[in-house]
Amino acid sequence: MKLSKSEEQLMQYIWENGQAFMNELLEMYPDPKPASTTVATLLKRMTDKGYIGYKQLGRSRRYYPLVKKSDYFSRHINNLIQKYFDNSPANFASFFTTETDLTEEQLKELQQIVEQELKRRHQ
Amino acid sequence: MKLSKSEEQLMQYIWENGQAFMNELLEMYPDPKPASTTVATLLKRMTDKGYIGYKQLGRSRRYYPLVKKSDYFSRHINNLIQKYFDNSPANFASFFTTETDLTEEQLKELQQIVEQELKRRHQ
DNA sequence: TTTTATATTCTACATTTGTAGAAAATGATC
DNA sequence: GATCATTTTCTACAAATGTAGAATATAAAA
Repeated sequence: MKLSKSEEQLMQYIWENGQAFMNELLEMYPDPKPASTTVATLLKRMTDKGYIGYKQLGRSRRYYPLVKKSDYFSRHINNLIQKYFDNSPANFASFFTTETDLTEEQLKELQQIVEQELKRRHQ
Repeated sequence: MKLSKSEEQLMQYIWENGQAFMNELLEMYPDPKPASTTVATLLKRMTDKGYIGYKQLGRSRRYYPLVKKSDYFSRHINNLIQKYFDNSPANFASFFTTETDLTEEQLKELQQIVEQELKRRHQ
């Protein structure tokens, strides 16, 4: 079962930290912060959905991700590519390169990355 | 206001065609097709949200997109980058390059694209 | 050990979404 | 003009979502 929008948002915070207590997570929200029970509800739902686990420590729980961000994202992006680019990563790349606001710096970086990857495959 | 999942799906069909009548859209669904009223509901909601318009022709309407796919997608992808890659397209690119199933062919294509874009910026 | 602070769960409720039947509208056909 | 076919709108409803108060549990502090 998928994470909802706001669960995903919270998940980000957990990924960022690797682990976190509820109150720490609450901290991370920009003002106006949600009610703590709201976060608690989300945490419970996310636990039920199997995206996070926790270790009970004293009176509270330290939550941690059960799903790697890269895995979650990977599913996500492949969906996206499928949906918007007729399942062609190349189409996507093309779009990506021209339509996002990459600086020249970043383009060069990307060039490096591609080269690297090509090299990697040849050894 | 954003399109929901199933509205987005329908939007794809409309983008693909440039324009379409309700019954044509219904056709495009794989079996089991939804009830025609379901599609009709979606079309109405999408119209209300301002994503599509229509031209009345005889007893029915020819719907067409009011939002370009590339624009819609652009917003989408920039969101994604922001959410998952700390607002760094380069991070994203890196991930993209290594984690999607690009063939060597496609990687080279991407290389071309980047090069092209760099060149373009220098003239 | 009583009180307090806070985390967790329960309950609640409005909104959005997916889905579609019932009803209405209206052009097409006989 | 009456009937038919089909589109569109209305109405409906269950499920998911965003949000949070009330109630409960329990560790920490006094």
